Amino acid sequence: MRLSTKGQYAVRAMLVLAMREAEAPIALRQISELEDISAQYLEQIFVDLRKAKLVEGVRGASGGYRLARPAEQITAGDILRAVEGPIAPVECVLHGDEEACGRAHICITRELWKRLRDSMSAVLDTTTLADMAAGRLFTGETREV
Amino acid sequence: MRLSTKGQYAVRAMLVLAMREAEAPIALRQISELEDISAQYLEQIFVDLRKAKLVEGVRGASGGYRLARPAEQITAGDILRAVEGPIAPVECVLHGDEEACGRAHICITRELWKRLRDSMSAVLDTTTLADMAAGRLFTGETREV
DNA sequence: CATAATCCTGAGTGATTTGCTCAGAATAAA
DNA sequence: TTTATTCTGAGCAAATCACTCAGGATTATG
Repeated sequence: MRLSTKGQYAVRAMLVLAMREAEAPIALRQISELEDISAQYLEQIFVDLRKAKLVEGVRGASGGYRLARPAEQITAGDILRAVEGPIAPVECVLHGDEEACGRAHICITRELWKRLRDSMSAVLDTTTLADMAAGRLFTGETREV
Repeated sequence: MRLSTKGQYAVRAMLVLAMREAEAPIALRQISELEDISAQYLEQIFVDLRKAKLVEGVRGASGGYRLARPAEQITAGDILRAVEGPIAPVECVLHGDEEACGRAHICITRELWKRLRDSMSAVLDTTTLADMAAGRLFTGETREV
């Protein structure tokens, strides 16, 4: 029931971008040094982030990455889904309400996993990069849904 | 961010015991057939459940397993912790409030993981086997804390 | 224009975890 | 005494994780 390092790194990297928003793009190398994460591993992570349209890459010398939209509009859930896939504790509660389990009609536990999934989403989808950058998590005033 | 099959199987197996509580012990073989889970794998899982004092084994012919305490007093969290270890999305929020991360004092994301952990625990620790067996998850009347 | 700094792409790899199986001893009811 | 069960410990193939390696594409800067 652990998040991979990929997911953790992704959030930390995005936070670096969020804290320097609106300035020039930040090179991956800088993020790597600031957060002490392998640059080559970070590159892989940014592939996913870019595909999910959460960041934009700027090529060439003095290029780098910047957020594709304001930090207020990017949640932890967006980031984790981009690099780790759907947020679901078990496969059978992956898609909206449909599943491929076979025993779903008799499966009592499925309701538990749905609840778990929903409570996880509730936290991740209401916490934005802006919330984190502003230290708003410590006071409890995160965005409402 | 997925639960292992071990965790899922454990909850399902415990639910079988919960639904037949107070009768004779149930053989692992029966659980295996009812839930379509490999008997040998189940044996491994019951090692953990027994160590955590959630079930009692009764040896010999016509032996089996039974819950070590009433189904009202066993939560999904108890079961998952028994077979999967602590419920924590990342290592750095494992122990009560102490950690071994090094960068914890400067780590903004840690607060997010704490929130995530707490929301997961909130669901898992308030859902008992009795709740599930009674279908109480569908109506919303689970145990309060 | 040349060069250097960056993003971008795709493949490869050792270690760990997962999801089991296999073999057999210990115990107790029938 | 036989048979049904729990219990114990080892082993193993496949998948996943957490990276590394090698090199091409693009563009600012000197």
